[in-house]
Amino acid sequence: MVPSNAQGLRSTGLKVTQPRLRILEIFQKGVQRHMTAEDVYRVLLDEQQDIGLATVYRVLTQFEQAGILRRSNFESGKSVFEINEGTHHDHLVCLDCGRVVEFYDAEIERRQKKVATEHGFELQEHSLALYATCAHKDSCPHYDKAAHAPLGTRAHHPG
Amino acid sequence: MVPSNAQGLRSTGLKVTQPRLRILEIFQKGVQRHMTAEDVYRVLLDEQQDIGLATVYRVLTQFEQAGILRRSNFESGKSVFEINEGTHHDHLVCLDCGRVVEFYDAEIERRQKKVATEHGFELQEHSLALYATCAHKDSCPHYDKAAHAPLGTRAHHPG
DNA sequence: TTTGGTGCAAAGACTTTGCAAAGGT
DNA sequence: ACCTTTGCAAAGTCTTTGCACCAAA
Repeated sequence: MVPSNAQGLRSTGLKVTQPRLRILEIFQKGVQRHMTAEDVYRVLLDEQQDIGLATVYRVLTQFEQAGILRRSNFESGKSVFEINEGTHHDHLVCLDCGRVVEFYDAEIERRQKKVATEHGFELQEHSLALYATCAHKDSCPHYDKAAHAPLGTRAHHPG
Repeated sequence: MVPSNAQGLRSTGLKVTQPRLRILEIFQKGVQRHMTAEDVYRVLLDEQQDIGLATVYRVLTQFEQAGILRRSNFESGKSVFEINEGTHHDHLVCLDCGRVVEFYDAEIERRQKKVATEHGFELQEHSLALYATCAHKDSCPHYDKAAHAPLGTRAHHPG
């Protein structure tokens, strides 16, 4: 049997509170896999939940520390959170529509470790994000959504 | 013959001003290859240069757009700039002392492109940073520098 | 009850911007 | 002289924190 969210929270030492349950549910519902604090806050507002933005930030950070969520920073200046399923992956971000694709490449992982070792280091973690455009914009089902800027309004492009 | 900085600036359409020349020199001198806006500002202060922090930010951004500098964001929340020598590389950041090592791995580059292509994208750019610790702290000549205090005393730690 | 969590507003860190004065060509 | 750039301070964006009140255990 799958443990309830309440149980899951308790096991991390966090008290089971409304804000924490609601926020966890939002991520589990999977409406949007990658969300900023503000994305979460907006959903809560829509749900008429009386939860402050500061609490959202606090809970997201706690969830990250508890291993429930994973934080990524891309180049947007905002932190993006997603459910941590234990399986590591990196991200490919579409510059046209903001869509985020997850990928895992064993060879890349291997080479990263090798690079660190060769330089006398012990690899602890890494952050890899690919920024790309749709190769076939005409047929891209997401391309039109560009105007709605799903992942962040700011056109703060990398590099 | 190597073009002067003044010529270089002119060729980008930027006027040749004291702040721009000074900042360009700082990067060329190579005292510190990777610098934040504040790092640059601190050097200018040391040099008794009367250049405002806002100007530093503006110039760094202009230089980035002109292709003179490259910006990286790592996970620090601050932008880090370095001279853009045209040769692409990624970064390995030491979690102990903050040292930044540059590396280039053709295979990683290749796989990144492949990943994007396989997902129907055209890779535009990427950001890859490895975070590692010294494998041999005792013999690491940089380890003691751990207390690398920037400028502003951002002494804010959780209670 | 006791401990920790929450909301709000204010503060903090980094960066950008408005505007009048100064500077480059 | 013209138009850009600068310095300063104020504003902006994302995030954290102080504190009084509230809720979970």
